[in-house]
Amino acid sequence: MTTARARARAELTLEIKESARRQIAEEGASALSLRAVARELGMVSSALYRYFPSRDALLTALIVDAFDAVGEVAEQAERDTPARRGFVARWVALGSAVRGWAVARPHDYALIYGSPVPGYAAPADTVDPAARVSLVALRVVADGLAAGDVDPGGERPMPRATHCELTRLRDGVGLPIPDEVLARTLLAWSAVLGGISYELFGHLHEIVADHEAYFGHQLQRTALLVARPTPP
Amino acid sequence: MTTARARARAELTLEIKESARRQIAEEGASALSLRAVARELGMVSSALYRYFPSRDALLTALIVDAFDAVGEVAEQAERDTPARRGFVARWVALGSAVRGWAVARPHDYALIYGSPVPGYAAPADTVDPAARVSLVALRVVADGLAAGDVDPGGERPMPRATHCELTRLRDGVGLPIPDEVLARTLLAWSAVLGGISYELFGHLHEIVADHEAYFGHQLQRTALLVARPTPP
DNA sequence: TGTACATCAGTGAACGCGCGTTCACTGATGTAC
DNA sequence: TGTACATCAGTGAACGCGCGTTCACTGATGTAC
Repeated sequence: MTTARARARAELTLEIKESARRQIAEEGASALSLRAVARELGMVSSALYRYFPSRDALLTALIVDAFDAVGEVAEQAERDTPARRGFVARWVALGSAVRGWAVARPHDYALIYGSPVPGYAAPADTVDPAARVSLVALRVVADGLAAGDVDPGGERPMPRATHCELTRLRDGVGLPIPDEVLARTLLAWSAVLGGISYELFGHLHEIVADHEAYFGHQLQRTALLVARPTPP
Repeated sequence: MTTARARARAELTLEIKESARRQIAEEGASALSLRAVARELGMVSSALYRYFPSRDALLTALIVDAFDAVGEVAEQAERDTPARRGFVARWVALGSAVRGWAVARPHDYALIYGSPVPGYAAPADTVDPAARVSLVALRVVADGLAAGDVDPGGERPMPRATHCELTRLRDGVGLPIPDEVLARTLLAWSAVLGGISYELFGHLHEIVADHEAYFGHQLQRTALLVARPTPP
């Protein structure tokens, strides 16, 4: 029931986004130019307005795609490493998968985890796709808790405000993860993304050469931040 | 011995950088425009070339200034919280100081810790100022080790490449911090900066409202990652 | 199956804008004797 | 202290460039009868 016209439209929409991604990879998000995209596709710049109503709309589409792509990668890792493999293995699989994606598409990573594109305000459509990847992390922890792989203890005093926010988060995602574990998980996940950003944005340039080995080692440590301590 | 001309030059150089910083704060680093700076100062755009040979040179100056500013803030915190206050207090003071600076000057933070400015390659002049703040963190840890506040143990197997890199780092900074502690320190510091980036770049937008409380709590946790465990 | 009409993709010119950088110049500030 | 010259800050015009977006248009593709 899809007409030739509809198929052509879908295809060209993809090509436009691909070209835009290529451009972002070369010059950065703020340099994304509709005219350059049109040029690459051999069209006239005004033709793009049949596909995206503005430059910002195209940027939003790219951001949503990037969030979806990393979310997909994370969910794939979750499926490929089932709960019986244990919490640490799953967390490491998740972190490696996300880093793998980020290293393969650094500009998509920068688009969603780098500094915000100036003059661009992310619309509400980006919220749900943005949450996918963190949801996977939380599910992995919840499974680990259920299996007894995750350390539920070590409770520390916590500001009331933080406690309220964690409660809201827990209710929002519907996973029974206590404050203490939630806080440790968020810290560990910040360290994972912080490590990826550090690598991709060049801050480890002078220190680390074998990023894969370094990240793998540190990722293990983040897992142990959350996991139940193993008896020596 | 400074002539009126030299004083005027120094002053205008500062004004140019200030105006540029203001502009970056409004539109982002990639939108920094010499013409707009000149306009704000009531000069003709070509006049700026008496002060900076190119747009990139101005950007480099801003980056060096930002690194120096955060380095200064970190060193101030180090001085204000002497070693006798203990490792955890010093680490927390350092982290809070850096976050305080970042929150006060988010665009300077983004300039140095955000995604790189497209088309701009940081010259070698930025390397030394960039290292200042991490050096403070390492000194605080080294002092903590000497005082017995820092946990030297818990050694974990580590890739050979990572071991070599840590050795090089240790020799470079000249502080006797063993591999295990160095790795924990870098992880903790990644988490600190990751947390700041998370906050400033809007990824905690939907979750955390009281950033100060949340960050403070998590900062404490990063300190304990490095510190010697206290007997319960 | 064929025709009349509606839909839509893509064109090309134009609008008004801003950018970094160069260059020959004027006139003020500094320096050496 | 005064003069001649060198240095340097700032001017204004120009170069060549790219940008997002609008608009009236042509001609192909789809749809309803």
